[in-house]
Amino acid sequence: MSQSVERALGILPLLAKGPAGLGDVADELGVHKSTALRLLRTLNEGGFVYRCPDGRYRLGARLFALAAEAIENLDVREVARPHLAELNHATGHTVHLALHQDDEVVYVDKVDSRYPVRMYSRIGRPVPLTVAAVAKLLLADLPEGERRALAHRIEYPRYTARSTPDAEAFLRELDLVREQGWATDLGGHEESINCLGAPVRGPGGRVVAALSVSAPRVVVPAEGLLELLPQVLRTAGAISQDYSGVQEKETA
Amino acid sequence: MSQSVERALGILPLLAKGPAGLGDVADELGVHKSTALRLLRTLNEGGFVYRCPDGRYRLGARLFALAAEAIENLDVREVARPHLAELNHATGHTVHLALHQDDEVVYVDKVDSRYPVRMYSRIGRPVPLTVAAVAKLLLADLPEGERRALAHRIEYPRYTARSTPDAEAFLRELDLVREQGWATDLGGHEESINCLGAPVRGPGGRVVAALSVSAPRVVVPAEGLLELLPQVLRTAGAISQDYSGVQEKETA
DNA sequence: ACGACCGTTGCAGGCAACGCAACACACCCG
DNA sequence: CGGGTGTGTTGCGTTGCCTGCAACGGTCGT
Repeated sequence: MSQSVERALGILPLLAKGPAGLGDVADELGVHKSTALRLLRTLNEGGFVYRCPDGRYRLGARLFALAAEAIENLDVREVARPHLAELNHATGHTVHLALHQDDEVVYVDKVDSRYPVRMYSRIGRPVPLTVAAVAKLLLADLPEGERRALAHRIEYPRYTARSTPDAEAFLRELDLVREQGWATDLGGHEESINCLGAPVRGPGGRVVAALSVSAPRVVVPAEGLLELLPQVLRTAGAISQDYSGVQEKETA
Repeated sequence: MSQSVERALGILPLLAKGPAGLGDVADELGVHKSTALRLLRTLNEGGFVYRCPDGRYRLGARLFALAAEAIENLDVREVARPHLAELNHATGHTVHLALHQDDEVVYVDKVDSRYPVRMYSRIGRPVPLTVAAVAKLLLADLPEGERRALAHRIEYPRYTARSTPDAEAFLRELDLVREQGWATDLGGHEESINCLGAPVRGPGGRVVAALSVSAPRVVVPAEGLLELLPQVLRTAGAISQDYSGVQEKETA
């Protein structure tokens, strides 16, 4: 829609991969060096990119600040926080909270396991759509048409032998998840890790977020994890109730 | 430098504060609605802005993904990680790692306290420049001219009675910090919280990062925290050594 | 049913952003 | 020591992108 803005935004993913010089950026964008320079300057003035002492460019502090600020303003998160902590306290496992936006599902909060062996994840990181329990929960609640379209649009990487293989299998899985009201990921992303998740519902009954507990097989076998189901469902229900109740925090 | 990009970037901080409608954005930017619409559209196509079902705009998933990716690529962080964890394990307190960019200092990593009362902070969040121990450490190492300029450019909010009051006091404090090789924040940001920090030095001897231990007064009094100084210095030294040694991770 | 409000869509003019080319600078190698 | 190659930077003319306007089509309330 807007050429210069489009180009400027295209620079950011480039720099996210690592620092780059002016020439690299210009080549990658397919524009003249002077153009790239002007774009980088504007980004720099805004604090979105940072100029290394050696002249190369990196992503700037502003980006982190923005992401941090926005994440704090995601209201579900605040409501959920204490419940997640309690679930973590009761089970000892890693607890995640995730939201759905566009074609991505992202973790917006996390309480780490007490056990030494932890799952690798990070707030803000996109979740593997086709296998993660939280992703299934969020996508299962989409209206029929959108769900089908999305299922056929996305890719199905084979992380492990238990990963969801294709769109058909994924849609069947989503139907199951929607019906039973909870979801699992039994070694679908990493062979040795199991997850169990439940949906958080908003005022209209729609799924607005999802939470999950994750544990390595070496700590708890799959059957053991499933025994936590009542507890997980109870937590999700409690958050839903809290969230539906107080609807403050609207922009004035 | 580049008008449209500048305006587009200006939208992001607006949305970070909370969701906003098209009209709000246009007013705030001082442009026509149609202009704002086009900018928002480009941001949306890039995934930086997300359209709520109710038509309002929020920051998008892409931004979080970028921030997460960039933070992981900050090489000091990887080197420091195990040392921070060890320091946390030994002391039980919250440990932070911070970097300096432009006029900001940001936390790039954190290991939470084992105690129930935790300090409020978040990765990516800008640090109060005038009081935080890590900020003093990073700014104290700037070349004389830059340091003076910055000291006079920034503001001096009175968070508490112990906050640094003005540029003169701040510069004196920085001299002291540089000389002694460590820094404190004794209730300068929040009355009840004390911090103790030390610098991480790169190959050239310049300060490239800073770490700190933070504890509420109710858990450990200031004197008790200061007893940890040898341990904190040792940790910072170890990270410096590791970091100076292996200088890999350069972009090919 | 009506009005008020918000988001959206062509259109035409003006200026901002583009590419070009020349410059400044550091570095390497003969 | 000097030419050559690789940076990043600046000034300038032109074009085409972006802008603001005004009119249209929704969706609420009342």
